[in-house]
Amino acid sequence: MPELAEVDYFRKQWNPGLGQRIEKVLVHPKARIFRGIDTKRFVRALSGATLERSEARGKQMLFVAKEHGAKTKAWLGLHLGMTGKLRVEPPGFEPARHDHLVLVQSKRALVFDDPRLFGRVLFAEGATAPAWWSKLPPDLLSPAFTVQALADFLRRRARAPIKAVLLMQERFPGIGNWMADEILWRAAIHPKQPAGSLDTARLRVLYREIRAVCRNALRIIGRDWSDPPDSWLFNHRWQKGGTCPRTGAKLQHATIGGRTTCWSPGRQKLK
DNA sequence: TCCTATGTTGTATG
DNA sequence: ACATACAACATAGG
Repeated sequence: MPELAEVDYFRKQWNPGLGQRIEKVLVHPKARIFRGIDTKRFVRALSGATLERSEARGKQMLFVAKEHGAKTKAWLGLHLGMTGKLRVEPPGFEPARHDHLVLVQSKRALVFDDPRLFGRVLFAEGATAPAWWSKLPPDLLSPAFTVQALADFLRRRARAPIKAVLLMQERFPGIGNWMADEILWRAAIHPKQPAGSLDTARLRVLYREIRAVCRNALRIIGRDWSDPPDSWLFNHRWQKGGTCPRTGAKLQHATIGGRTTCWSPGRQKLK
């Protein structure tokens, strides 16, 4: 499910637990989401700590916890993969099969569930944020993401289809399959268009639409999981016989960059 | 039974 | 070393 805006929506689901102590940590220690981390140490570090704050960057989330009087903090990174979710349950809650991580507090339980297990937990202890957090690429809505940065990246990926390039998190953190299609549809660029073949004018349009889709998705989906309006491709792309909300043409589908891709044939042409 | 799924990563190839 | 393509991961639902 989760791309930029959905991730921020799920992050906020744990807001009621901020400023509150973690009494107990329940894990399915062998679940794939814990690959590469020491779950015993992880549980020990978070137990008794107070959840201070959270942030989202692209598809990655950070939760910071600190034990009263301690010098170091516990840094909890969460990635939702394809099917991860964050939710809140009552404190006596019994984890079910897919509830792999539960932070139990006195008044609620914060639950991370992920049936397909493509998600991931990251963890570190220390006084400052770990590299896996501080080295993340700049947010697409920040001043550090410039037309020049976009142009440079596309030039290095010149022969790859633009759809595949937009999915690369090292430059487009938070963009996923539906956002990439939405951006290219708005920018009137064919998803198979080689990334290095866009002229300056089309590059500027692409830049503008990347930012617009991020901003609008956060405003609509990120705020309260509202449905985007029917003027977006979003509400048509998965429908059988779906049509373009701008041209009325039947939408086309193909696998591009390894992912199911949807576009409006009259509007998005190879050039 | 077979196909699909809003994601990443390891590996092979050029 | 870098760019590109694709199978693999695990589960549920149509």
